[in-house]
Amino acid sequence: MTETGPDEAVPGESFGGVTPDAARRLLLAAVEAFAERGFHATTTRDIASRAGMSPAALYIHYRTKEELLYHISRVGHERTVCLLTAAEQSGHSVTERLDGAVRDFVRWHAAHHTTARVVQYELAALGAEHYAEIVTMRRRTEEVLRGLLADGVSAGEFTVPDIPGTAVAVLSLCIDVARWFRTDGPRTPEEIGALYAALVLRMVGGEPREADYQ
Amino acid sequence: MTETGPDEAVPGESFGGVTPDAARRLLLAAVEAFAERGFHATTTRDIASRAGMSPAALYIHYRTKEELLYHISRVGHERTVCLLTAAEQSGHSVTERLDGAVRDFVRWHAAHHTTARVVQYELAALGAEHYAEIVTMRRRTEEVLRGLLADGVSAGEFTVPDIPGTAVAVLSLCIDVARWFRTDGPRTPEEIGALYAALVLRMVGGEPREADYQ
DNA sequence: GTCTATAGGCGGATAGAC
DNA sequence: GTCTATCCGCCTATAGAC
Repeated sequence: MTETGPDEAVPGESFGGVTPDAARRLLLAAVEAFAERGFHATTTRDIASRAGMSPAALYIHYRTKEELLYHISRVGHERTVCLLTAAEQSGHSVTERLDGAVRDFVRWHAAHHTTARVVQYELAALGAEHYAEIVTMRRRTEEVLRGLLADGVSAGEFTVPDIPGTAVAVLSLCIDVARWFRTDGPRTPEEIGALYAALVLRMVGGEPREADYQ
Repeated sequence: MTETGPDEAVPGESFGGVTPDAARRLLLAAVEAFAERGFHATTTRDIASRAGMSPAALYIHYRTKEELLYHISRVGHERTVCLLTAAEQSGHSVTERLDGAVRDFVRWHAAHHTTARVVQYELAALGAEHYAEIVTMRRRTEEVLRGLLADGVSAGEFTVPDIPGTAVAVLSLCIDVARWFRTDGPRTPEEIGALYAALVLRMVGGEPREADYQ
C-alpha cells in the first residue's frame, strides 16, 4: 500500500507536513471551501474564518487566494502521480500493475474526494504560469497510463486497438469519481476501487479476475 | 439518428426555439461565458456584452443570473434524457440499445461540450428549488441506464455483477467527455461515441462488436 | 504573527428616460 | 425593449497598531 497512515480518510492528510500550523489550517479550510462552493464563489473571509483567523491573517502566509489553490493543486497532483508511478513499478504482471494503479487512483479520489474535487475541477482558476506547471504533471499521468496499456498489449495480456483513446477514457472514468462520490453513499472507497479495477480490466480486454468483482 | 439538423455542432442548437431573439442571444452568450469561466466568475456585464446589449437588458428577459443557468440546465437535461429514452426504445437487441445510448449520449457531450460543461458542472450554483428539479431529471437518467443493464443481463447478453455500480460508472465515463473534449483534438464526436460504445460493451461483458472498435 | 480598520474596485440588480 | 446612470453591498488586499 502507498497510504501514509490512519488519517488517510481525512481531507488534508496530504498537508500534514505544512508549517507553520496556521498555514496548514488555512490550506485545509481552503480545500473545504473550494470544494463546497468553487474557487470563485469562495471568499478569503470564508477561508480565514473556517481557519479561526481574521481575513488579514491569510495574507501573512499566502500572497493571494490563487496561491492557496496552487498549493492544493500541486500537492494533489504530486500525490496522484506518485500513486500511479508506484503502481507502475510494483506487481508481477501488467494486469496486476494496471489493477493496482486503477485501484489506488480511484480509492484516493473517493477517500479524498474533497481535495480531489479541487484538484480536478478548479484548474481553470489557476494563473497562467501555475496552470502550465500543473498541465505538465497531468501529461505525465497520461503517459504512465498509456505505458501500462502498451506494456499489456506487448505482453499479450490486453487487447487495446486504440491505446491513447482508451488511456483517456480510463483516466476520465477514475477522475470523475471525485465528482459523484459521497461519504454517505453505499460504497467504501476500497469497494469502488475494486469495482473500477475490474471494469477497467474488462475495458482493456484483460483477464477479468472476477473473484474481486463478484 | 436523433440529431436535429446541420447546426448540431453549434453550442446553442438546443435553444433555437427560444424567443424573442434577444432572450436566445443572451442564453447563448451565457452558455459560452459559464463554460469558459464558470457561473460565479461570469459577470452579467460579460453576458450582456457578448449578446451585444447593455447590462440592464438582461433583466428584461431573466429575473436573475441564476435563472439563465437554470434555463440552460433544464434544456440540456431534457435533451440528454430524451436521447437516452429514444435509444432505450429503439434497436433490436439490448446490445444495440446500449450501444446506441452510449454512442448518442457521448456524441452529444462531445459535440455540445460547451453546453454540456455548464449542464454537468455548474449544478451547484443553482438555487435550492431549481436544483431539486434538476436532480429529479438526473435520477431518471440513471434509471434508464440501470434498466438497460438489467435487461441485458436478463436477456443473457451482458454479465454485470453490480448493476447500480456499473450504471454509475458508465454514466460517469460518458459525462466526463464534456470536461476533456477539445474541438481541435484528434477525434470527432462520432469517433469518440463509437470508441466509448465499444468500451462500455466490454465493461458489461457484452459482445464486443469489435468491427466498430478497430 | 495576528488583529482592527479600511481602501479601492467590482458586481448584481434597479430607476427612469426614450 | 433597450439604454444610461447609479445604488449598495461585498470582496481582495493593504496599512498600521499591538
